[in-house]
Amino acid sequence: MKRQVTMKDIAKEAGVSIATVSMICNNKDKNISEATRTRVLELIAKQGYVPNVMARSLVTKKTKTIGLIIPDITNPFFPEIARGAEDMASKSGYSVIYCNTDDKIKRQDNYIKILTEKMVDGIIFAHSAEKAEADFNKFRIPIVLIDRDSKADNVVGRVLVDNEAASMAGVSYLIQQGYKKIAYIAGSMKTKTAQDRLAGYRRALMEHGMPYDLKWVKKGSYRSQWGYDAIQEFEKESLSFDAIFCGNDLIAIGAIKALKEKGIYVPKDVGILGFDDVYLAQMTTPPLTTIRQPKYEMGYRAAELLINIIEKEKKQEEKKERIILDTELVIRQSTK
Amino acid sequence: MKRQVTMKDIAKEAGVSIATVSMICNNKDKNISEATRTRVLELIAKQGYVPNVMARSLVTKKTKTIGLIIPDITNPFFPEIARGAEDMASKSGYSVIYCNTDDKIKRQDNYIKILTEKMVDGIIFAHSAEKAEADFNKFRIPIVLIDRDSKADNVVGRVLVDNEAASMAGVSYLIQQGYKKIAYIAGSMKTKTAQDRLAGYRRALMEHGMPYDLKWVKKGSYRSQWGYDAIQEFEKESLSFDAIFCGNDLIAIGAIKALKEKGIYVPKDVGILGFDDVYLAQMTTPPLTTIRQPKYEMGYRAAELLINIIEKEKKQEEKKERIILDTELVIRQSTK
DNA sequence: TACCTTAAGTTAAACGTTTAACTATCAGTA
DNA sequence: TACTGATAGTTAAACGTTTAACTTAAGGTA
Repeated sequence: MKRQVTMKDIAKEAGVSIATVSMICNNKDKNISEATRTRVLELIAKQGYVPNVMARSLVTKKTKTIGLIIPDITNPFFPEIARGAEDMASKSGYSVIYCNTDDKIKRQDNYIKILTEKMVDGIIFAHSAEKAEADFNKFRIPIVLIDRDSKADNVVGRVLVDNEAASMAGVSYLIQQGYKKIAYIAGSMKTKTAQDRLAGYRRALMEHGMPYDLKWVKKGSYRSQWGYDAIQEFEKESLSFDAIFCGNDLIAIGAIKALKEKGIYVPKDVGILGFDDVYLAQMTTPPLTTIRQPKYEMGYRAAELLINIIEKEKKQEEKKERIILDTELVIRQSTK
Repeated sequence: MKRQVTMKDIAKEAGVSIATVSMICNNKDKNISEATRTRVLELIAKQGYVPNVMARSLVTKKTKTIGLIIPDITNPFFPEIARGAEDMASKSGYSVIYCNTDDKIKRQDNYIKILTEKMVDGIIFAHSAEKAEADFNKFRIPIVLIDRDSKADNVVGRVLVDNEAASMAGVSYLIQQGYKKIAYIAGSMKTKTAQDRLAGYRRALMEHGMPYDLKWVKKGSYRSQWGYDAIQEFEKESLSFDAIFCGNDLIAIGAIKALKEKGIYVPKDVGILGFDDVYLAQMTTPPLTTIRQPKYEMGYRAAELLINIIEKEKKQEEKKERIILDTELVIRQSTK
């Protein structure tokens, strides 16, 4: 491994001072003659000089890196968000460090510590609910919340979806289609997002004069297996229903599988409504009716918002932007 | 934003030199009395001191960060790899920067440049084939290849699967089950991986005395849509087959969907064999028979290998480890 | 002539660590 | 007594930038 080429080398070779090279690199070349400018630039290219960002960051206190804290990249909802965030970030010259928390507070705390140490310029955060508010105070850097809201006020922005309204619209659609007994298989209830979806389900029922009963609501996790298992639970309790609203598409897919195995047809016997519109929702049998979230855009907008704040360094103004993106009911064949 | 607490602050407060604080932080405290040790440690906790990794890295030339270059985190094959890599990395105190190349050389080159600048300690790389070999020379840091092999010799390790043998085993299984006309819907052929899978398909046919004919091979991309489209192409050419080997599970899922729409039943009329065993392969109808890759383990082992090399700094020894992990034929219901 | 302005730089401190080399004190020992 | 060794530190250079403040020479102006 040969030694890194430094500004010092370039400066010596070009017969100028280090400061001159630095200024040329950073386009602060108002006071540099065209001649030296090109001479230095040529040397830089020839010697393959790359700036040492450690040294730079030490002075500027900017790392051009952001953190992305999510529960689990393995859940198909998140890769698209991540992709959107990364595309935007890299467009602006930022890199992104990924952190999977599995919704475990301990892991989350640990990542917060690490990102602080690595001095990322900001964080995009899909946080786990319990006790999260307190932790945000540890940060001296801007945080943008994504997907999951929280009351925390030391957060500079949010990119969300109106989960309550979206669920309400979805469940209302089920009602309009003539479904009478609509169950809800929820995911983990740890997040505000989950609570909002439940509230939307409830409001839709109420506003259409239908009974809201907790025995029709099952709470679990956002995994296919849970959708599959929840159906068994309903059966044990010999509860009948003609439609199921699912906390996300994975749950819906698991539920469909379980129903199929019992000879119950979707949508003939039971209608199924998902949430998210993940990539494979259109490939299942039947293709899933679901509430689409603009995942890629969420990631993109979150990164955009965060980077704007980082670069504007608007301290006092602290606009606390709250971006609410539109959902869309995508009607396919899992509902009649 | 208040100023960072530095070693200097701690040192002054404790009445010792900066070096002493540094040594205590790094557990090089052979020459430090228990008294000062605890006094300093308490101050560190009280003041909330966090080391500045920029400054540290500037001296040590280690960033405790690795890069992960993959084509697309949105392809469900990669999140598990990523997750494995991240879990291992974080266990060893490393963070990981994600880079999606979309298999575009330009993006790939750009990320290589950025990772070099950010001075990551190493890179895990699922590279895009064309011209890739040349680029590796740009690196001064260790690279381990994952999923996709290459002839490049300035690579310190590889974590792979024997794609040829795996495909051969899979297709042989189809033959044993009595399938006579086996088509192959391949993904992008840009990688060695893809070429090996094709070779395995071919060898299986040959060794069982069956004809190998390119008209039964369609080359496209690793997306569901392509699986769907490929079926239309076969139909246009009025080619008949009784089984299809698919380059990955996404392709298989698209193909099944297309077949279903044409009233062709899987596995009754046509058997389908996938590759990867992504999370949803067990949730499709019918559940997919597929060749399982140990994705999480691949990521984990790659990170482990890389970090070992980074920390051992074994320069001359350069063992160039080549880890070949086992695949497994998972028989579900898409084949008879 | 004396002064001012501008262009084209240079100087040197600062950023916060790590680490090799050095020092000071004291107890033990021959 | 003089030396040795151990203990518990300290000193200062180095890492590679950025940047505010300064310099120097040339040309313009009154």
